[in-house]
Amino acid sequence: MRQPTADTANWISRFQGLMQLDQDTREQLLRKSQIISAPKGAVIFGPGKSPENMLFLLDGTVRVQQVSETGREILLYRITAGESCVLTTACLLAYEDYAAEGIAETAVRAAALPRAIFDELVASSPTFRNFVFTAFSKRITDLFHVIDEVAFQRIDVRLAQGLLDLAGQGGHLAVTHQQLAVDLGTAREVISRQMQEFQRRGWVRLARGTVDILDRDALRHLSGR
Amino acid sequence: MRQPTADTANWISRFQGLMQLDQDTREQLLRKSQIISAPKGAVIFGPGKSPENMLFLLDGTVRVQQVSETGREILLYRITAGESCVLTTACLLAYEDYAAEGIAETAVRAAALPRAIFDELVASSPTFRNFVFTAFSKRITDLFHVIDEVAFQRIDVRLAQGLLDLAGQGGHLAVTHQQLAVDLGTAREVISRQMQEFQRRGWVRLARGTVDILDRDALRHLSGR
DNA sequence: CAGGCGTTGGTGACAAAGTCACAGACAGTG
DNA sequence: CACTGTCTGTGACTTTGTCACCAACGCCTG
Repeated sequence: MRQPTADTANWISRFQGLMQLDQDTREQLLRKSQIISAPKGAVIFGPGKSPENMLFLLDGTVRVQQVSETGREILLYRITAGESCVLTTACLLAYEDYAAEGIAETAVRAAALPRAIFDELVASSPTFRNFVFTAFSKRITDLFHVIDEVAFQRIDVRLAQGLLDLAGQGGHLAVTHQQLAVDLGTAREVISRQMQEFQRRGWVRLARGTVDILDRDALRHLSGR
Repeated sequence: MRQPTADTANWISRFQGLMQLDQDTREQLLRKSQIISAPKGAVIFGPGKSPENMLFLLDGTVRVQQVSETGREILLYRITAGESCVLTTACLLAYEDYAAEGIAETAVRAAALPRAIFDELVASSPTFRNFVFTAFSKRITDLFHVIDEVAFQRIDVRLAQGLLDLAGQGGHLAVTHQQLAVDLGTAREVISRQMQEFQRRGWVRLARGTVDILDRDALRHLSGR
């Protein structure tokens, strides 16, 4: 278990790209931002609920997903502790009506920076500017990656990747087939069948609402990385 | 036919978001940028060829597409005259190794602004900053849209949309099935079969390397917009 | 504890889309 | 004309998505 409340007063040090900020900008950032919390499942932003703040995530993860007209969903990317929410912030500068939403996947804490201050800092600090564009960059390459996978990758490969991503170090997952299906933007039945195939091969053990990974190497091999 | 060389000296006026720039910034922009041209088919940027400039497209269109590991391709978005190339510029600030490439779909002319000046203007001009973030915003919502379509939309619907997009005002297209397939990120055979179906219904007339649209309304109806 | 209910997962039949291998048709060129 | 490369058509097959169910499980409540 990690310490969720460690060193809130100096949260900036958790962000790689912000370490080199000059003293002035650091103070601005600390003084003008506010620490907020949200419980698991909270909607951080979504259609009709635009974020008035740029968020720097301190603890937990936020899933950013899209709901299509047909009601189906797909995971666009996750924001994890130590990352920020630039993309969404910038998005909402112009187009209020897009269909993505951010949901707290765990309980989360974040530093919230009002949009006006964000703008000021982008203007005044080259380091902050660089941080922002780098964060953009990462998200956008992530999106490119998603497009590539959805368009061209086989579902078994993507599922193996997804399982490994979610598992992290541990070998036990508490997810339903439906949740996995949304992550990959496919149908629940497809996941169920693939999981059965994985189980048949002895790679995982299935139970209601959980998955145990038995053969990580096999999954990694299939996933191609 | 439009005038490709109209009013180069004051190209800024072609960009909606730049109209409100103050005199100082306009002069910077005009003085520090350079008008460049490229023939049809030229690779504007790509793996191992990062753009050192931000481009403001004056004439022509650039297609930005991704090449997957498996060699298949998909269109991410098009840049048309009056739009800029921010996303790519910013992307390459950080991640040099992404697999997208920009190709001149027609002969193009653009104003090229060195990255350093870009950075200066973002810092000094609120209007320019707004322009940049708005352009980002548009691209990103475009990408969201692509993901949604690839993941959830039927191929016949997407093909109808693609044909209408490409056709613009005219009813005659000079494209091969292969090109259409790349646009949608699918296989050539799939396009061929769908096109035959469209022809069978009397919506299009096919010939080697060309498509004539006969029933725009039918396509629009299928495409759902 | 029994009964009811929502959630989760399993199944079969079928439709849509992608893959593979190959053939024919066309346009340009020597 | 013959040759060549490009473009399109086709059939067989696999993979993925869709639809309509059903069964098992956990939980709540009377």
